[in-house]
Amino acid sequence: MPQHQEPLEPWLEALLHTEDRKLTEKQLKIIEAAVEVFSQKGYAAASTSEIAQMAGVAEGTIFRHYKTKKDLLLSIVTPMMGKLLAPFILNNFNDVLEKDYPTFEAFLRAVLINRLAFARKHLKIIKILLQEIPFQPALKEQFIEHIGMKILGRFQQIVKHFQDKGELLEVPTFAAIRFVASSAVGLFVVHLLLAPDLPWDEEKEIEQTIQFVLHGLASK
Amino acid sequence: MPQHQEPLEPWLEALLHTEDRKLTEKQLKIIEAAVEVFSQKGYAAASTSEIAQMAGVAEGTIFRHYKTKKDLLLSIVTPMMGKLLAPFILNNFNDVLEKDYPTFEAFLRAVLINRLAFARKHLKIIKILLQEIPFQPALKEQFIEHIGMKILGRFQQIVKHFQDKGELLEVPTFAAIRFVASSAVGLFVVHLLLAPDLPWDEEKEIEQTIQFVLHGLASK
Amino acid sequence: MPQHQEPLEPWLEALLHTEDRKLTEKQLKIIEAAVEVFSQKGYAAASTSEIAQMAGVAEGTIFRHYKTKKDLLLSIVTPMMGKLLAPFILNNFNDVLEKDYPTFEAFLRAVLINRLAFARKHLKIIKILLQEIPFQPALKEQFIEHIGMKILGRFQQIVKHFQDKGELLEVPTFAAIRFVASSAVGLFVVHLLLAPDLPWDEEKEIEQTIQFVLHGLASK
Amino acid sequence: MPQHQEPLEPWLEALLHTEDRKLTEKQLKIIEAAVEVFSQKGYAAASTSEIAQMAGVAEGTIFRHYKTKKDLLLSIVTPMMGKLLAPFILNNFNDVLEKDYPTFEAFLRAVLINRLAFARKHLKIIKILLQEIPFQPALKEQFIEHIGMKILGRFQQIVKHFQDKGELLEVPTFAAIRFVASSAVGLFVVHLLLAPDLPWDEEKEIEQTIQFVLHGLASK
DNA sequence: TATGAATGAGAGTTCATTCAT
DNA sequence: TATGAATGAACTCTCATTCAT
Repeated sequence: MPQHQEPLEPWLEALLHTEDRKLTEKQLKIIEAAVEVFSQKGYAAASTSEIAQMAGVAEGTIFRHYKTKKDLLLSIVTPMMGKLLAPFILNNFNDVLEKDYPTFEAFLRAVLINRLAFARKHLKIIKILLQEIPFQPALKEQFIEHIGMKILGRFQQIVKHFQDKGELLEVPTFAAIRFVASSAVGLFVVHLLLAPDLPWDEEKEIEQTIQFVLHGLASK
Repeated sequence: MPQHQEPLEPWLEALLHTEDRKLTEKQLKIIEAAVEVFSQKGYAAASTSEIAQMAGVAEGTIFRHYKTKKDLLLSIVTPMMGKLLAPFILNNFNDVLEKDYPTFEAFLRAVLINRLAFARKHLKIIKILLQEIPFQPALKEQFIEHIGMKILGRFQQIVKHFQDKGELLEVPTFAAIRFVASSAVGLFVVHLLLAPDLPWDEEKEIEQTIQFVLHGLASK
Repeated sequence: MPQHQEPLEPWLEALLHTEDRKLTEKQLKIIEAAVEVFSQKGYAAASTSEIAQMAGVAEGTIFRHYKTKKDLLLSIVTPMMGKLLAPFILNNFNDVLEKDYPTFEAFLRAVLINRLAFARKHLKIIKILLQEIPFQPALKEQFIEHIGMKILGRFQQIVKHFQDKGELLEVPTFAAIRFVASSAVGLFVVHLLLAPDLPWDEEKEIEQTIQFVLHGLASK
Repeated sequence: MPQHQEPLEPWLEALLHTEDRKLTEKQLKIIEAAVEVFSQKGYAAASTSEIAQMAGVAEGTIFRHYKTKKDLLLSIVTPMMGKLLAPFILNNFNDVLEKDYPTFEAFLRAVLINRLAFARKHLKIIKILLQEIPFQPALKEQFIEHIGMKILGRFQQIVKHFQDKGELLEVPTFAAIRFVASSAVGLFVVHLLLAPDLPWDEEKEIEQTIQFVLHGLASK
C-alpha cells in the first residue's frame, strides 16, 4: 500500500485544512502536480495531460474531481487568497492593535515577518495567483472584494489609528498604504521572485525596510 | 489609395523608429492587433487566428512576417525593454548628474515623471512584458542583462554619488535601490494597472512619493 | 460486440505477430488505411486527414497512437525490413545450406519462390519501402545495416560455398550477387509492380529466370 | 551584366537543345534549382519557395514560366524520357543492326556503355523520374507509351534478329528482354544510386555484366 | 472510483498560387 | 518581365473533455 510518508508541502497542508471534504490520495497528487505545472508554465500553457502524468493519474481522473481545467485552477488558488490576506481581517482588530501593537513599528514588524514567512511557504501558489489575476475574472473579482473592500478599509483604520496617536505624518491614507505595501511587496518580489538564489540576511533586510518606511512616514 | 490617417499609438510609432526596415501597412496592423490580444489574454491564450482577424489580415500573412508566434511576441516586446531602461544608460551620466541633478530630489523627480509618462504611453506592451518574463527565457535573459548588469550598476553609482555628497543615509546601496524602485513601481502598478479607472492627481502623488522616499532615505 | 470477421490482409497479420503490445481495433484500421494511402500517394503527398477518414477514425486518434506522421510510417515499414530479409539471416545457415540446398540451383529456386510469395503478400508495404528509402534517413540506415552488413555477408558466404564446390564461375562475389539480385528483383518489379495486370505463368517465369542465372554463372 | 560562365550541367544543356524557345537566365536557374530540390526531397516534399530561393528568384517568377508546380516537374522530366529511350527508336534500326552490331555482344556492349554514360550525366533527373512515375499519371502514360509501345517492340525485333541468327537461346522474347534489362538496370542502380561513393572499375563491371548475360542467353 | 481510448474543435504553420506594382 | 506581399485552404499536431469499460 503506497503511504504518503514524505511531509506534505506546507501549502498543501493548508489546503487540506481548508477543505471540508476529505481529499483522496489521488486528489492530493493532482493538486500537487497542478501547482507545480501551473507555476512553471502558466495556466494557459499547462496541459492537463502533463499534470495527469506528473500526478501519476489517468487523464480522466482529473475531470472526475474537477469539472474543467479552470475549476482545478480556482480550487487551488481561491482558498489561498483568503489566507493571504486573512490576518488583517480579524474581528476585533482594534483590541489587537491596542494590546499587541503599541507602536506602528511593532505593527509593521509583525506584519512583515509574518506575511513574508507565509509568502515563502506558499510561493508557488502566489506566483500562480499573480500571473492569473489579470486573466481570470473570477480571481479578479475575489481580489477586488478582499483587497478593495476589506483590506483597504482595515488598513485605513490602522493608519488613522497611528496618525491619531501622532506617530505618523498626515499623509493621505491611501498614499500611506501604497508606500507600506510597495515596500513590503518589493521586499517579497526581489528576494523571493526575482533573485531567489541570491543569499540574503532576511532579518536585516526586514529591519532596513521597516526603518525606511518609518523614516518615510514618521512625523518628524 | 488607403491612407493611415488615424494617429498611431505612441508605442507603435516608437517601434517604427526602432526598426530599420520598412513595415508594410499590414505588418503594422498585425503588430497593433497582436499587442491588443496579447495584453488582453496573455501570450499563451492568444490565438494567431484572433490576431489575424483583428488585424484584418489572412492568418498566413502573420507567418510571412514572423516565423512563429513567439517571434511575433519577441519582435514586439524586445525593443521595448531597451527603451524602458534606456534613460539610465547614458554614456556620460556623471556629467548629467552634476549638471542636471544637483540634488537627489531633482534626480528622483525627473526619473519618476519621465518614466511614468513613458509607462503610460507603452502600457500594453509593459503589461505583456511583465506577464511573459517569467515564461520566456529569451526575455528573462534580456531582462537580466539589462537590469542586472547595466541598470543596477548605474544606480549604484548614483546612490553612491549622493551618499558621498551627504544627502543620503548610509543604507546598503542595494537596499536603497530596492526602496526607490519599489516606491516607483508601486506608484505605477497601483495607478496604471490595478486601478486605472480611479481618478488621481498624478502630480501630487508623484510629489508625495518623492517626499516619502526622501524622508525614508535622507540623512538626518 | 464489434467482430472483425473480414480476413486481415496478410501483412497486417504479420505486423500483429511482430508487435508485443496489443493493438486496438482502431489502431488496426489506422494502419490499414495508412498503408493504403501511403502506397497510393506516397508518404509526403498522403494526408493524415485522409488516412483518418479512410480508417473511420478521428484525426486526433492517429496522433494518440503515433506521435507524428513519420512515426506512423516507420512503425509500418520498419518491421517489414527485417522480415523481408529475414530468411537469409539464419543462425546456422551453413547447416541449412548443406542439408537443404545441395546445389546452387536448389538454393536459387527456394529463394525465388519463397521471396516472391512474400513480396506478393506484402506488396503495398514494399512499395512504400522502395519509395521512401531515398528520403527517410531512418530507413536508409536500417537498410544499410540489414543489407550492407548482414545480407551481403551471408550471400558472400553462399556464393563462396558453391564456387568452392565448383558449381559457380569464379566471378567476383559482389558481381555475382548483383546478377542474382538483379534477376530476382527484375522478376518482381516487372510482374508485380510494372505490369501487375498482365497474366503470367509465375512458375514458368521463375524457372526461366533460374535457368538464365544458372547459365550465366555456371562454370562450364 | 551577369554572365553564366560556369559550364552548365550536361542535362541542362540537353534540355536547352530540346527546347525550341529560348530560356532566359532566370528560367535556367529555376530549372537547375528545381532538379536539385526535387531529386533531394522528392516532388511532393519540395516547396516552390525553396526552389525559388535556391534559384535566386522571386516566388512569383516560377509561376510566370510554369503555370503550376506540376508543370515545372513535367517540363523537366518529360523531355528526358524521350532522350533516355531515344537510341532504340531509330527509324532504320534494322540497317543499323546489320551494319553496326554484327553480334549480340556488340549490341549489348554498345547499349550498356552508351546508356550508362547517359544515366550518369542525367542522374538527378532519372532519380526524379523513377520516384515520380508511380504517382504522376502523366508520366506513367508517357512511360507506357514509350516503353510499352516502342521500346518493347524494337527490342523484340532485336532479340528475334539474333535468335534467328542462332546466337541466342529460344527463350521467350519478353523474358529475354527482362533479363537484359534487369542486368543493365541492376548495374545502374547499384553503382549510381545505391553505392555511388564506392569506387568501381566501370569498364570491368560492364564487361562482366555482358559476359553474364551472354552466358545466360547464349545458345550452346 | 478510476481508467485511457477516442474525440473534434482549434491550434500554429506551410505552401502553391495570385496580383498589384 | 520580375517581384514579393498577400492569400486561404490544407496541413500536422494538441488538448480539454467525454464515456464505455
